[in-house]
Amino acid sequence: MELATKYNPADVEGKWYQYWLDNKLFSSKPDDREPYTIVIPPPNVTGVLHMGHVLNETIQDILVRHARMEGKNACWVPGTDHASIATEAKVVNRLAEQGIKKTDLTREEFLKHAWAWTEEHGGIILKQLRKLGCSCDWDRTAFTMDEKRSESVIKVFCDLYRKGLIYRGVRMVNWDPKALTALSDEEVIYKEEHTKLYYMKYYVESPVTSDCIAGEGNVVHKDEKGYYAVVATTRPETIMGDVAMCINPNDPKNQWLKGKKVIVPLVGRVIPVIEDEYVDIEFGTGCLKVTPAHDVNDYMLGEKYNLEAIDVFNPDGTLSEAAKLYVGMDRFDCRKQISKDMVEAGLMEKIEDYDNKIGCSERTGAPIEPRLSMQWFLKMEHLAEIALGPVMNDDIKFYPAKYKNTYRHWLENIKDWCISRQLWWGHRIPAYYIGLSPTLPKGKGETSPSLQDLGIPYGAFVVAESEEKAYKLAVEQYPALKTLLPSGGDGEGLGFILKQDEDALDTWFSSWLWPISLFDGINNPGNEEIKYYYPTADLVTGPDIIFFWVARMIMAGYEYEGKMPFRNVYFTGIVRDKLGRKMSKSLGNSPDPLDLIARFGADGVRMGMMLAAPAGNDILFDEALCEQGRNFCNKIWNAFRLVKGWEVSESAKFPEINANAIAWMQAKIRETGAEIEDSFSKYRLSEALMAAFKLFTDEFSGWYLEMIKPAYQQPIDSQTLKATLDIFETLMKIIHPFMPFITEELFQALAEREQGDSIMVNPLKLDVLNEEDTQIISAYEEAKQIISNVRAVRNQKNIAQKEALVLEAIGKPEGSLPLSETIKKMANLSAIKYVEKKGEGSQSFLVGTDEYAVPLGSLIDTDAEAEKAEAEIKRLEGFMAGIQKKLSNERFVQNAPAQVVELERKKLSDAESKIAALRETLKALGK
RNA sequence: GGGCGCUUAGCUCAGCUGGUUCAGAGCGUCUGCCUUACAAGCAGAGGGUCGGCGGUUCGAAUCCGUCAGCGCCCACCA
Repeated sequence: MELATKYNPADVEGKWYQYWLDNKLFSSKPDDREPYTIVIPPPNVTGVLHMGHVLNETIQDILVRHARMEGKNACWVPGTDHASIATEAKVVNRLAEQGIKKTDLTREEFLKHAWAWTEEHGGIILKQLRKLGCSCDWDRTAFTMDEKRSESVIKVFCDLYRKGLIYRGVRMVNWDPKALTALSDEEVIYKEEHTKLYYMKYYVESPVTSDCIAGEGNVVHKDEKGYYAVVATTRPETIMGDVAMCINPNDPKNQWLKGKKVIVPLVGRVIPVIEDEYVDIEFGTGCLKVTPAHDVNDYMLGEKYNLEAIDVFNPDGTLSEAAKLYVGMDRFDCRKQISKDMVEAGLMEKIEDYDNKIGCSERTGAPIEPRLSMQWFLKMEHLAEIALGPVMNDDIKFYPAKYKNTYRHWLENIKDWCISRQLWWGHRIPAYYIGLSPTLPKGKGETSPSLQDLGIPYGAFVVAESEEKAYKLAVEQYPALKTLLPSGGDGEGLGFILKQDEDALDTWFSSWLWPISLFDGINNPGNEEIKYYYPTADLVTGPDIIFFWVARMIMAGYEYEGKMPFRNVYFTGIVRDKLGRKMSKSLGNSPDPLDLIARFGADGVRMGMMLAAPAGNDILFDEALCEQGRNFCNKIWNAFRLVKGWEVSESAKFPEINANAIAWMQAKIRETGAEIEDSFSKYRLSEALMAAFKLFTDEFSGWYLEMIKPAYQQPIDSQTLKATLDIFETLMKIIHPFMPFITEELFQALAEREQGDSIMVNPLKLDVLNEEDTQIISAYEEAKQIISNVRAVRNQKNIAQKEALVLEAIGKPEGSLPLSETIKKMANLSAIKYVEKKGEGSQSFLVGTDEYAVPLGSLIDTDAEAEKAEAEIKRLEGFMAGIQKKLSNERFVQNAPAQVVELERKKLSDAESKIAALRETLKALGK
């Protein structure tokens, strides 16, 4: 059958992926082999594949396939993340399109919609991963909100609560007014913005005597309406929440304000001036307005000085009733309005431009509102402590290691983790509040007892894995509740009710268990799978989630398994376009991975991505790299066409050229194989790929195949063919982790295979490079240089390849040139002559210190040759002078290692002999 | 404001503990080839005083200091 001159990935990829699936080649079960485990960083369940995934998943697949080729029991567990805030936002948006408001729905109704959405869009991304060739064990596909994972989350929550690590309380949290939920500190990103700094007048209500303004350094403001202080703020809309003004007691400018009371502009409230060294004397006027409900620092001041917190905002960021003014207006509209009103009322001293950093929600982008609210927190001190050591002492290795610093800094300054979210899509917090049932039987008296009567504090709750357990626990904890039980009743007709907390848990509270929960290690501790697959081998993820995810998995790993969750963490860079811009929808600079796969093939795209991806650096992605990947596929394909097209002849001789070439190629494979292994061990995958690429393109296609290629339409001997097929197969195995499809295709085509056989289950075993190999390789390096030089002469002189030339080996014993037959074939030489002196009209070149020449007859340009030789002599003389200077330096000879000095001496003598040869050449040229 | 990292060929990057695998690779560029596997190819060539300055050393792309430019992370300055 004629094979097309171009490789067509579309014919191949779907076929082999299905074959792998049909034969369960990705599936893993615990056995005697060494395990190699990767858990996928679960993409958002409703997400679609983007270039960041392509990078990340390609790396993981390369690692997994590489481990499989080493004969390990490779297991790559796929799954998706429920991504509570992102998914809920999407569902809310979709409902809005249908004219449905979330607030009109019950929790159950909303969740029905959310699950419908999840089922509709969920798993699309996993299907797309198959197009990339990802060798995940799909039977293990998990979801952070499936049954097992949910059970694990709840169990861990209860456990941490019992350990006293989870608590509930009113704290200042990062509030997302768009998503209407609290966020953790990590979910806030700060953005540079040009804003204004408003200088507002706070008139002094207390009498101002000449005594108090007399002090030196006082900066006093006064206008027709009286004395006033100036407060600079970026947020005038919060003045309705002002409860104090604060100055630094050491600020000479504001000494006169000590002990005074001032009037909040527009609002008219009289507030005290308090003193605290927290205030920066240099900033603004040194007067700070204190709004404990709307600023973290003000909150701290409020606590310290026992100030009231007036919350002037509704959860959605509009002004609340408590503000009294501008009620219902959006906070940013209010800012504009209030600024205008103050200017008109003469209460604004001035407005300046100001560059500020605004905290925004990572998910919705909405500016964060610091807000006091009741939330659940996880104490981090203990967890941080157990997670720091293993990374710092390299039990868990980070690639690149620079992230160790980042990691340490975070853990050493860790704050408690706000784990509750005011969302419905997620794991509902298993806390149950105790209330009284409306059907409560009457107590002893006329009226029903209240909780307080029973000695149960308002808001009392229990934390338990299920409602049933919660009921039992409630009775245990508050025996008074027993009196509410009908006599003899066991759980029936209970006189009190439990109401589950409305909040859901932060998504990361489930993700942090991922490496454990995937093997059911929380619910079923010590089971066979967790014992076999845990700790996992490598984690591949972006540095942007080092705190969100990586650090917390390490915490959970040690807390619940007593062991690291993974041995190595490979941090990828960010995929950017070739101009270095982040890929984004709005810029439209992000190619669709599936489109790229259609155009270049999955193998081509994988190679393109990996060529651009040195570890730890950002990836400047360029489609041209995928072209290079596609071209490499063609190269492999055509090499295969050549080999496959040969007629084999049993009677043909096994030429010595071929025997040598085979030995060399095998040595070269061992050499490169070792390099590739070394690169893998350092996670330098782009270097490993490059080495494999060069091995195939340059050494195998460019040199080896050309050496053993029979003359046109001549058959090949069976020994050479067999060796070549073996070599080809080995090369396919080396390349397979990077380019799984074409390598499987050709592995199958190179020989008859049994049904179910695959390159994946034929591990690659290479011998160690030995002394003999090294010698063969260097002999070939020299031969290649001679050949290249002859080719260069052809190029310069425009001599066709077909025209055979003669090579003169100058000053060498007869027949001493190794690989002479190979050289003759590759350089198209009719003969190699061993001569004392190079012939007239021969153009010479040097390989090492050996001189060779090619007779050119009339084609030789003696002047040009002489000029070249003279220039080279000059260069060498300069070179020698440098070395001689070095060698005449006593301190060098004394201090430098003998080896180095010896090397310099050799350089010198080599240069000398080269010069001698060149002078011979000049003489021969008659110069 | 604190911390970390980067600067080597036109582009993207390797160069580990200072000395022949020290100035490299791929791509791009240039020249010549439709050579009987592959023009998505083959053969060959050119291209960098290793960001600037100073120091340590017999010797520095490599170690130290400093300046400049770029990037990232963290931080409550309203």
